[in-house]
Amino acid sequence: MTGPQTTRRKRANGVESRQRILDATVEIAGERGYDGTSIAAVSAKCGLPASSIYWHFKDKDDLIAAVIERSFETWLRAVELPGEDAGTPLERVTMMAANVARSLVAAPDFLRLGLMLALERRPTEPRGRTVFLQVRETAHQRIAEIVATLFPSLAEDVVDTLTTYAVAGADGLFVHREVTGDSVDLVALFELHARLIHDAAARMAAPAER
Amino acid sequence: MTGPQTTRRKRANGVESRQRILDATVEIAGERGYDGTSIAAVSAKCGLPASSIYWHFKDKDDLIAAVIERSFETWLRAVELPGEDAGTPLERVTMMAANVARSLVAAPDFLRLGLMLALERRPTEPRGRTVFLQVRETAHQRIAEIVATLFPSLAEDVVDTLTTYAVAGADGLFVHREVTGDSVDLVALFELHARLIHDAAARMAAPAER
Amino acid sequence: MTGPQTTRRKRANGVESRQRILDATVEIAGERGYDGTSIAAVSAKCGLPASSIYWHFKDKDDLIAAVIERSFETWLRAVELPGEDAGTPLERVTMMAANVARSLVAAPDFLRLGLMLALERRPTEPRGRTVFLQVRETAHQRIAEIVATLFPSLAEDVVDTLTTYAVAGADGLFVHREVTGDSVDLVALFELHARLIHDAAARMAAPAER
Amino acid sequence: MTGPQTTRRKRANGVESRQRILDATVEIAGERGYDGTSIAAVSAKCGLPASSIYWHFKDKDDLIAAVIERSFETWLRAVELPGEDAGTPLERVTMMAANVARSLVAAPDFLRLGLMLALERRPTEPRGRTVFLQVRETAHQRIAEIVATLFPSLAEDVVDTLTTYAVAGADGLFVHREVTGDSVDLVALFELHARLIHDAAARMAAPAER
DNA sequence: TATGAATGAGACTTCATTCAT
DNA sequence: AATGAATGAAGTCTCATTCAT
Repeated sequence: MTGPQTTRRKRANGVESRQRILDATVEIAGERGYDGTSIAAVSAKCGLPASSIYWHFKDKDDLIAAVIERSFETWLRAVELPGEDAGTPLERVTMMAANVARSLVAAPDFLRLGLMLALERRPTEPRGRTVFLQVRETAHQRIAEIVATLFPSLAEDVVDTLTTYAVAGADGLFVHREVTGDSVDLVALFELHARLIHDAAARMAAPAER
Repeated sequence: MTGPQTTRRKRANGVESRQRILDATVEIAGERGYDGTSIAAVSAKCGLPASSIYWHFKDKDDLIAAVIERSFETWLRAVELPGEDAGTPLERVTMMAANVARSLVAAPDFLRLGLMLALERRPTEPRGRTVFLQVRETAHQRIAEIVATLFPSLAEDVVDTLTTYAVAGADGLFVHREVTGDSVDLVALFELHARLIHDAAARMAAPAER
Repeated sequence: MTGPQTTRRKRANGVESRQRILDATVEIAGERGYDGTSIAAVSAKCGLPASSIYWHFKDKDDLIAAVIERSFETWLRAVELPGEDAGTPLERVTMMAANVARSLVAAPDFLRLGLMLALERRPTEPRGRTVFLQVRETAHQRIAEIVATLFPSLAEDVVDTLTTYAVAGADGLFVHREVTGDSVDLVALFELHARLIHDAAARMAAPAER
Repeated sequence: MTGPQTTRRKRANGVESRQRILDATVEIAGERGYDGTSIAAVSAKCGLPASSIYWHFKDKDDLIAAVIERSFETWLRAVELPGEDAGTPLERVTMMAANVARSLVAAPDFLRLGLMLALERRPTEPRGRTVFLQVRETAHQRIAEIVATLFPSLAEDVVDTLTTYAVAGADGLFVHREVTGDSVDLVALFELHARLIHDAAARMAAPAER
């Protein structure tokens, strides 16, 4: 497919080549998923021959996993850590949600590809899927801690349920935006999401008020 | 065992063959997505040769679209329509949510495959994706009508936002269950989801109470 | 490919069905040759299912042969037999050539498909090819007789060479028109062809004139 | 026999592989035409797996086009350019015709395959067909120039008609030989062809002589 | 007189991967 | 650090043909 007619040259530069391959892969895999991502397509997009991809990555699975890892790091950098204690719980929760929403708009690859991998069930689970699920489990715990801090009187299983609900809602809203298009105001939806959860938590934390 | 009338026909039963093909496809496509579904795998699972599949369906795209359509109908039948006016808005909303949750547990193929298709972006959009998005748009409007009926004082755009939020949350919770496993109590999560939305709607509908 | 969705009915009418199949086949085979003519394509063009084609014709080979035979008869009818003794040899020869040219423009299928078959060399020779070559051999002899009649003093092998030359030239000019398009004036070219042959024959018949 | 240096390499010799593929293809396509040429057959004949063929050629169309191009070059080399000014126009024309005839006997692939492609009309025109027709158009103009040089008083459209007639006659005679077999003396027929055209041109060039 | 359904073989093409250089 | 060339397996789809009805 690449054929013998291609005659590109480049100074050997391992790091840059690796980046180019990952850039190409994230774009394709984010649109087509695991099976839809062919080495030939990556090769065509990054300009390096397929055999060079195998010099940098053991196999396709390794490549996809590397993409997941790198796009996670990219996304992490896009999440600005909020000022530690900025006012009321509602304000803090809303700000965090807006933060996450903005980061997902800026760096959607991680979640996009991750969700595609997560939904698939193949005989031998891709390493990228495992990585994604682990990262997301870590995130779950981090969020649960924050919730527990903000609402100390909540029982552990309630915190867990609310956290699950928070993450699932974020996923759903993200998918909605991916499917519907850029016109969706993800920040506003995430703020609404945060407010609803906050109110529920507040009510659950202080049942006496009723 | 099946008796002597089973005369090894093997010949000519179009309707049954079509069903067998669709059964096999829904199982594979629901796990592996569009690209991961190979005609050979479908053939192996349903027992008919690949060429017979092409007698019943124009091409792979047509097959996947047919699967989406049939699994949607299956799912629709699984959603029991609730008693028309059963008590308070909260009760009605909660019951509906539980209903949908139960239907998704019983017939998850439609949403599962649909979401996989929805997340993919391929050069030529599969017809199944289009069908899924259309069906879901219809559902969105149906839900919006219900919300508007239950909370007549809500502005139209608020109803729309809440509906979007409701659907997205449902998607996210469904994905959570698909990824995490059968141990997730989808009905409980959907009831929580319904309650949060209801409370938000109630508050927005009567801002004076503040 | 035709699929179960096709629901056409027709009063059973063997003769008409046969004609429709042949009509469709001549069109496709005349454009695509033996290998390029698929039963499915014929079926699509004539509206009858593939299995019906096999009711009328033993196999593909039989179908193509039937097409050759029928298109030959059609062509024969298109060649108006010229008035027996119309003037000088040049006039007669020119008129005959113009006749043939006109018939080839009106009914090109026979020669078109025939030449395609003739050029191909397949392990088991199609019956249609054999038929074509036989018909053309007969034509060769008929023409040779005419030449011998018009120029009685020519040696037999000279007559044969001239006849070969006449037929080959006709083939070449026909191909030229098929390739170049309808703008080519085949009649004029055939008349030129006839004149050149006539002059050559006349000179050979009377070498004394030199 | 070939000596011990033949170390069963089997590895990496792009140029030679390409030649082997083209050799195999020209043989098959020259006998069976476009549709009759299967990649599997080429693979079997050249010893390389089908996938290797696709490394050297984008697709079947590309392969056939390459065959046309190469066989044209081969044929061009087989046409010995005649001594510039060898005697009378008749002698020169006859010599050129004999030359071409000999080249067509020695390297018939170009015209053989080209004519097969030219006669076919498929929805998407093969590139090889385009190439063939272009080459042949160039040849037409080259021949027209020669005719115009030899008979300067001929009108341009007459030169064009005679050239068309010359080429078409050559095609027809070539086809005759291909169909009839090696016993046909193509050189003699081409010389006859040349003489007839020469005489016609001479007469047209000097109408006063009449 | 037809045809719906089926089928094994084979079409073109792409796949992930390897390996000598 | 890279790549040209190769390859077996698998991909989607079409082929000519059959057969029970």
